[in-house]
Amino acid sequence: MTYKMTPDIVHALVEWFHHNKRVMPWRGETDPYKIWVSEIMLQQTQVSTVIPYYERWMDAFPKLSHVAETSLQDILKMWEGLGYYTRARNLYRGAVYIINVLNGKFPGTREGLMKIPGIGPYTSAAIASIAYNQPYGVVDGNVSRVMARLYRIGEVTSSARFKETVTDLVNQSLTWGAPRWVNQAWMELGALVCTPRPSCSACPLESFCEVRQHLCVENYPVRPNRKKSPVREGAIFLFPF
DNA sequence: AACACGGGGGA
DNA sequence: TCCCCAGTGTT
Repeated sequence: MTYKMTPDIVHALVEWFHHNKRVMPWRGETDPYKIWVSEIMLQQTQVSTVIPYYERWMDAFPKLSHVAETSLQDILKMWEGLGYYTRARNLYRGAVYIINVLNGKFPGTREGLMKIPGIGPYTSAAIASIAYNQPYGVVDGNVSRVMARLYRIGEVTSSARFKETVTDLVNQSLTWGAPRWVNQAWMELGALVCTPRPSCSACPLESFCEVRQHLCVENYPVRPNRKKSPVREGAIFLFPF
């Protein structure tokens, strides 16, 4: 089964985005360093949580070279409370790599970006499209949810087939608008309207949405079975005195 | 394909 | 409690 994106859908999406996009400190930036930092911070982390961390980071390290000149300790201190601390270590390793090995020249291609530790399929597409306006579709949790519903994709979201299908749909959509903005528009729609508990009546794509027509929104996307929390046993001693 | 990795927000 | 969140690296 192959799915087809249409210009009507993209135009409706972009028009909605134009009027509803949120203000973010990195939005509108095209400096790849700033996009990089914002995207790493945003991995598995909500926008509202990231904003204060991003502001502090850019106050301390306005340029890539500042990161490379700092100690890992200071980097980790700046990251304290954000979680997924490997992200901070990789940010540091990547900065040193770009400064020392690439002579300070930020990678300009998706392949080059993928060589930086901590940058995978999502982040490389995000930097290439947002900083350079290159046509690589981003596939994150938001976009996956939107596409699964819009096209009623029955594959479980963790499968390779699902990711390929969604990547293809987003890539198609970039034909009808600026990649940097169309990508962000899909993510914004997922974050504001097509949320886990969606507001379908407020959605600009309602008339195009397969699951909306079939009244089965709650069954999509198809999530993998979540693993149960491990059971731990232990003892606590109280010392009376 | 399945997991570990973290802290926080919303229902 | 449970489900997620602008995912990536390892096994």
